[in-house]
Amino acid sequence: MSIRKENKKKKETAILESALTVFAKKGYAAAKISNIANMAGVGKGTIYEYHQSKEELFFSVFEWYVDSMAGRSMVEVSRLGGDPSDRLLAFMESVFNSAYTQIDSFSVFIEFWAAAGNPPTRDRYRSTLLEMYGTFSNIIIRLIDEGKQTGVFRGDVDADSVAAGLVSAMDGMMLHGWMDREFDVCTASKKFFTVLVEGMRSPKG
Amino acid sequence: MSIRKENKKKKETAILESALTVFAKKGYAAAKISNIANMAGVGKGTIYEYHQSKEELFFSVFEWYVDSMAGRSMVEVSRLGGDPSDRLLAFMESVFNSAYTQIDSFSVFIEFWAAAGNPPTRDRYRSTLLEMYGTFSNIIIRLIDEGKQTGVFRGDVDADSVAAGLVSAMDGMMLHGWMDREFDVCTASKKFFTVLVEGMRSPKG
DNA sequence: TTTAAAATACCGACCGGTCGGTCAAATTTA
DNA sequence: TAAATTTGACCGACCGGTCGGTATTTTAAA
Repeated sequence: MSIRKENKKKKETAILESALTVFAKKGYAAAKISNIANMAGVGKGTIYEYHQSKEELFFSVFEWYVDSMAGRSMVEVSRLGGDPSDRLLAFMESVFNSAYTQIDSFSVFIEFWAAAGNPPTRDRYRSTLLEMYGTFSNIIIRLIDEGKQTGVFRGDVDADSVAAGLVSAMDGMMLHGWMDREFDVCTASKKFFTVLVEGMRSPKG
Repeated sequence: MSIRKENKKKKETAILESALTVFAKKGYAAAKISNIANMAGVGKGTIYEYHQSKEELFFSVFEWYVDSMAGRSMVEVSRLGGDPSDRLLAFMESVFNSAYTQIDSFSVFIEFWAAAGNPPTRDRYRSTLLEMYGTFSNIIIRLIDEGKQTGVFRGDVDADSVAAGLVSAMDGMMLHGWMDREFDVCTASKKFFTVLVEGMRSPKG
């Protein structure tokens, strides 16, 4: 690879990393392009060689952040064993912990939600988020269905609702953990998820 | 009451209502004071007779919004009957539905979360939110403890964790319902909460 | 009761700081 | 040297907040 291409890659990454940090620390509105450029060690104009606008930069940062998070946890999940209830719990725990390692950057999620509410960016942001939730939801639904077939879970459990609830609960727990660093949200969420899984279990077992 | 005082009260309310609408629709940053003033039918300067700054206005709006919501659901809860598991479910449902009637304004919550992440407003906003969550959490904890004493719930249930999870799940479900209006989040959350309560129930019952 | 003065409430044109985005010049690479 | 890349000074749209002036109500005086 040419020196040029290599430098571009490095700068690309440096910009995304700095942007993530600054957006997370200051919030979208208060994050200045010049801050990001300084932290990345490039000139302000260079940012615009890589990203059309502040808006686009933020969107790219979010995708990059989510991908890196998802990538990490998906790898772990593929090695899970045990019955569906164990796998479901392990999956939840894995995703949660993976997300929690980056809790300092969680506020970009919040900013992204906010952007999903405001006219100019709404549709695009919303569909990105819904797609993301859908991915997680589907994994959970598959596990629950499997559990129902195996007889581990009751047949009257509504997989869709429980999956939606679990994904939502993850969001909420992350939010709480982010707001209150004293609170041991990893332990709490594990216990919470355990109780929930217990609630789906067949009585006969 | 004098004419002046009456007018002030009316304007006060008009400003809060308009501000809630505009903040919810456009988001904090894009909401212009002039928009709010126009919608409220007052001059821009008048806003500053009632609120120190845009920031203060937003904070007041949030408190006002939460109070009206809490007031509504708390009243209903006091009339609940049945065993603790029924009451817990009814409480969750009541709070959720009460919040859901104002789903269009939910984005002010998101903006508030965002503000709880950014330096200038962080501490104040965070403690307001934690206080709010504490209130709900305590009600849930009390119900669970009661259930444990009555024997309806298992003794090994960690009330704190479950309460935190329930409050978080409510946030998350609201968020999902807000993002995806197609999704029947009220039904889903009811089912989800039911499964969770099932998971706490004593097996002997 | 009438009138005048004081107090209060309201208004919106205007100001000044901010920051996303541009572009001509400088620098680096080939 | 030419092409590609980087840079940061500069521009100007934007908007929160101010303030001098007006309107309205209340109070006091006559």
